[in-house]
Amino acid sequence: MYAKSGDAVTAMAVFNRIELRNVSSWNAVITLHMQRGEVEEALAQFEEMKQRDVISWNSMIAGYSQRGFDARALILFSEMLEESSLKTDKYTLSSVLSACGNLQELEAGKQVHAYIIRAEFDTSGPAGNALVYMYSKCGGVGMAKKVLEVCGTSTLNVIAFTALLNGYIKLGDIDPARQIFDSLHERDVVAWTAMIVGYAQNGGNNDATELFRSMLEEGLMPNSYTLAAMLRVSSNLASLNHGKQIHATADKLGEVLSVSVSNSLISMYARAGNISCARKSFGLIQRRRDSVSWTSMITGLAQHGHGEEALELFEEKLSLDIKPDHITYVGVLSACTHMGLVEKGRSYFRKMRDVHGIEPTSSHCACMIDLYGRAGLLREAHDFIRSMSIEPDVVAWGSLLASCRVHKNLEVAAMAAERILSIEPDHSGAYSGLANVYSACGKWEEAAKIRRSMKERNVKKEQGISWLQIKSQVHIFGADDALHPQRDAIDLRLGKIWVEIKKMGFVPDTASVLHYLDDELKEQLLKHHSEKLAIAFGLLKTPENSTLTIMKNLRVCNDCHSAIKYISKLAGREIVVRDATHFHHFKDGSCSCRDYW
DNA sequence: ATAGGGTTAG
Repeated sequence: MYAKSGDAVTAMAVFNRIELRNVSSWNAVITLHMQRGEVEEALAQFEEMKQRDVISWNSMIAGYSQRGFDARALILFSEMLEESSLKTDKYTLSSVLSACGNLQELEAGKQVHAYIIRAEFDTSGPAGNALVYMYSKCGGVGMAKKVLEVCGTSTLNVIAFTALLNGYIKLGDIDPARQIFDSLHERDVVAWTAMIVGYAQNGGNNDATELFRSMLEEGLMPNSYTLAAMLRVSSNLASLNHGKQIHATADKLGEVLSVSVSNSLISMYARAGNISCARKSFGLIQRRRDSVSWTSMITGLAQHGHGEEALELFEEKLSLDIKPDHITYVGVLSACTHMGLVEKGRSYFRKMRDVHGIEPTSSHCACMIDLYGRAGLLREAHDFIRSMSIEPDVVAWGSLLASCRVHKNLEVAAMAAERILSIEPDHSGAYSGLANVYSACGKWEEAAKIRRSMKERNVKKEQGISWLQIKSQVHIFGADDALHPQRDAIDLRLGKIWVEIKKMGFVPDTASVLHYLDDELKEQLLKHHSEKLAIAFGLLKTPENSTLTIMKNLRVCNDCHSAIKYISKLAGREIVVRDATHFHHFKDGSCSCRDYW
């Protein structure tokens, strides 16, 4: 009675006073321990029992699987099979199947399936649901559908359907997932959330947002999972407005202090350009911070050029004995890269493996190559890539290629480009990267040749675009965008700015133009880079003194970087530019990256 | 007295 009514303490107290315990009360106690996550205590009771029935075993196996000890669940199951006096039932098998699903053990799952068929178990109900779950989790969506045909959709519950829906999402097949979602009669929060996550992961940001709205309309309460997923959508869009709305919703529902929501808020604010709000969210969870909270904050700070603070935070994390993982180290290494801290970066790279036992991944290696390359140590970068313990990938060679442009090294550049193309023949970055090195070296002919062969092979270059959000409207600009309806006003403003900043000492960096043209034409091209258009437009349309935030898909060029510094001073405005990798905060004539990026 | 789905980081 006490166990059922949730009063675990009283239930245990009573249990301990019983001298002649029967199997049922033992079983109840095992379940109680499992519910409270006390796995070892449950096992101790289980081992102490002299007589164990099927339910005792089932409770242990189910409890293990529920608490994430799936491997232990399977081991216990095999021990159970050795006790010939016992017969497994549908509950045993469904727990075992879900453990197989969680462990992605397709083979073991198939064996259980075979057993179910041989023993002629009823697959309507728990066993059918569990089979669909197992196959969906193991990437066997086809088999899951077959099982579904046999056992019938009417007996399948929302849980199995959600697993199937997720199976499709994992394969990137969003449409069949949506079909399942639409066919569900009773959709609960979990099913809604799964679908929203599916969209958020596959670039369907608008679909996710729409779904979220209909969910609210139907009167369903989002929980911390849903909110975290929606904050991820805000991050994808890098939209502060969108993110603030979700934040407000979370506030209303009393979920802002849930760790997963806070973590998502930290990364959303960082990615949407507001690092101080990110700090606030991090501050609000103080002692409940988990490893992800720290990593999110460290990475956010590194992206915003606050490298020292990022490293201080990392040391604080270590001193609190919170283990860093491979993603934490990506943040740490990139913090070093963007401050040019070569020695520090090198020692952290060593520490990662020697102290924390984390094997370097391609991301870590790319960071190291970047670290050396940007600091002008092309030789070290090259040596590093040759000594890598894993096969260098496109990103690694890309980092090397990028540093060749700064250091005008044609030989290494050609080799790096070749390696990239041997891995990914249509990699546009390899072509443009190499062409850029040729241009930077003044070899216009060669550069043009590469651009031509790019065209012949129909390799599409990624177009640079910049965008900004004003109220709820997103304005997108391409380079030299003649199509914008307010183009004349933008041009006029840009013309004035150009004259003024030149008076202040700005010199257009014609070397940033990688085509063979005379200087005046080059200057025209530079003047109409997408981020400059976006900034001119932003200055026209937003209130004075407000911070202007611009997003860009590629990296900012040297000329724009220099021009924006002057513009921030001229207009007395803080300008934030998020490029492909980082945030630049321009204020009063200087940039937070200290011109190192 | 027994099963079960979905989050967050680069």
